[in-house]
Amino acid sequence: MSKRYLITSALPYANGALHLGHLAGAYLPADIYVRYLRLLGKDVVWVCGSDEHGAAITIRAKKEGVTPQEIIDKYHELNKSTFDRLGISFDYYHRTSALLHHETSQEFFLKLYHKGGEFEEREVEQYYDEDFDQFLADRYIVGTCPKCGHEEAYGDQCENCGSDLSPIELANPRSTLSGKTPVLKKTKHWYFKLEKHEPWLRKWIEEGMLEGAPHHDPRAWKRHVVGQCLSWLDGGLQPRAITRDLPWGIPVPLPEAKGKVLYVWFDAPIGYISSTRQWGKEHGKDWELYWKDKDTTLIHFIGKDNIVFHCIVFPAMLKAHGEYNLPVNVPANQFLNFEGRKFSKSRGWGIEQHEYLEEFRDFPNKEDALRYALIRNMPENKDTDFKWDEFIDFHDKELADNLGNFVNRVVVLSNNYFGGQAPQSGISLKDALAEVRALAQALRTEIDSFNFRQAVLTLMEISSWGNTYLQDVSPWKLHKENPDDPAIRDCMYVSLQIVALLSLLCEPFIPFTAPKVRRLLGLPPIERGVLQEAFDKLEAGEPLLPVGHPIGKAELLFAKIVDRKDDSRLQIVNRQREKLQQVMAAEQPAAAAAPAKAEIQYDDFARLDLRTGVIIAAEKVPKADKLLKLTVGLGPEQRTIVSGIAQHFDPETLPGQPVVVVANLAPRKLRGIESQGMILTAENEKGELQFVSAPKGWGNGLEVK
RNA sequence: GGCGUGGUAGCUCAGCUGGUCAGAGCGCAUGAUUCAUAAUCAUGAGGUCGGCGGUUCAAGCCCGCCCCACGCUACCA
Repeated sequence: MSKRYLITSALPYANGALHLGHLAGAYLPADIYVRYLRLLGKDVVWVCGSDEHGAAITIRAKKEGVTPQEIIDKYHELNKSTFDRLGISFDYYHRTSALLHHETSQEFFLKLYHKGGEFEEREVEQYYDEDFDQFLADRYIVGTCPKCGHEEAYGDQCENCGSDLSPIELANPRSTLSGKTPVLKKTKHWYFKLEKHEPWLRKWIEEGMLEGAPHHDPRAWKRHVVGQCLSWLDGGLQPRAITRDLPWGIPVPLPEAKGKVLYVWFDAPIGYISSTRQWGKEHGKDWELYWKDKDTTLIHFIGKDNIVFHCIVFPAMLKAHGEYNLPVNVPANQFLNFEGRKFSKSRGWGIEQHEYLEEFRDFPNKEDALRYALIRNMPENKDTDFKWDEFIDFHDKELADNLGNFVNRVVVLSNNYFGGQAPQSGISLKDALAEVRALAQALRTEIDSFNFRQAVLTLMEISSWGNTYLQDVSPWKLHKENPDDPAIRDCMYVSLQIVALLSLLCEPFIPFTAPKVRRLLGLPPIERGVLQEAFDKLEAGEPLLPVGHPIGKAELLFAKIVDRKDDSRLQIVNRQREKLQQVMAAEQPAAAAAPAKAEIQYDDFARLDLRTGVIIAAEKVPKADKLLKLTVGLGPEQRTIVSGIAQHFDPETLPGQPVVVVANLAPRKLRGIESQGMILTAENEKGELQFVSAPKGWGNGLEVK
């Protein structure tokens, strides 16, 4: 058993709010795990924080006419307080703009730099803005995409066609700072030689071996995590740039690196370290024990988009540094979808965490209702779907009908029969609670192996066991026969023990409800280590709630959503469903006016030679999913045109299809076939294509103007 | 096309290194019950474990091929 634990959750990027998928992916599971460890009295620290560097933040600031600092302050505060309100119980929520983080990152960089062999320097040509006197990050350059002609393509990527670009490829490059044409200048950057770490990384991930000794059980890692890592390793690792020419970020601590900062991906994971340092500073603890001591277990909670980073890149950095522990597990979750689609802020699909809290402000137990629904559907091994229907079912049928109702029955019966005291009983708890103990034990194992969905079901099994038990004994029947029947006292005594156990076991999952159950039972608030004590008592056959212990008055834990006497809660949920209806309704009229391209002159248009044509033959291009090789008749002439429409049309149906062709487009080879033109199509909002053409039989090779 | 992960009862999903692994929850049907939030409990309904081959005494679980979904990636002149 490990002496102490260090848990991390992915640092949220401080330029936006987080939605329910984020919560279910990296924060809620970690919260369950950490709360559970605390209940067991383990020495555990859970760190997180805002990731506040990177070009995206400066660009956003520029667009909104504010400083980057204002952006990160806004979202740091928003995310931090939202987490807090949802009961996400970080030990420390730091931020990477903090001085301590800058120092930590620079120290880390220098350690690798002075060690030698980890970095390489490369001279590259990069665009430079002479007005602003600085090199331009890829994102600071826009220009015409060489692939699709989109005029607002970024230096690293064209958002129109999705191509990955290098700034050098752009036609008409412009600086987003000055708007002027940048000049190419030489600049130097440092690269982390990731590839040299490949051999040990493979052994570490595949076999769990590190430096010849067992480090972790590779079978305990999720399959998709190992799979993706090995896939990456098979693809061969490349050196990764770790510096940028940017004014926003952590300065590279070398005299020759003026104006350069650490690339955000390098400094962000070090944020875990600096967050721990800051925590140690404020709590008088030695942070290094948590990162460097062999008896510390390090676990990263992340979403699947971060797998490679946390399983390959960051471990390589830590190993290169030499003093740090490597993660024992990286239980990455897959993605949560929302009512059948991906979360999409721009399309209004989904709900953000702070929005939920706002919309559900009048919903009792809103935090636990949400947490429970997310846990039950947590994307542990594959993408899952959040649905309001299920939200209602989980809440009403499991939290209210099963758990809440059981607690209520026990409290009410205790009050009715014994005046609100735990009754006298000589029953052997060891025997009576044998099955409950086994379930509790199973729950432990499930949390230990990061199976939170199963764990919460096991929790429900315990209260379900209690319901069945009550039904079997039926103390209300016995009471009619003989109110002094000792079986009644035994039954209620045992039931009270189960509720007491539930008050602890449920805390990691529904921490807002647990204290209420404690109060109902007249038990003290939950403290670190109480679950371990409870387990010990159970093993010894001792009560968690002794004879004569005063019980509080009954109170409902969960007010059902579907309730014939009060539909206020249902209305709150229904408003969310209506919102989705509206979003879908708004999509129908395809309203979106085409995003206007820049104005052109008639001459620009006249340079196009557009012709009518007809498809004579069509076949799939081998080894390409999207490409069709078309033979198109343009009057007397025949052309070969390769077009990316294979996913929209069956080649067999195409011969005879009239089309319009850009006839004077420069030829280009695609998958080894020369394409001599381009077919025009129109795409609707669903992404479906239709050909643009004159009516069938109108004629081929005719000019279109 | 390459790589990764999935394809198990109407729905949502568990099934670890092959032999009580054919399961859970919801839904459905019938019955019991009233302490409780129209809650609870019992019983049942038979899914060829994506398809086809193969290895094995024995295969959802191993191998090969194929189909489908999702993700990453290449190709949408």
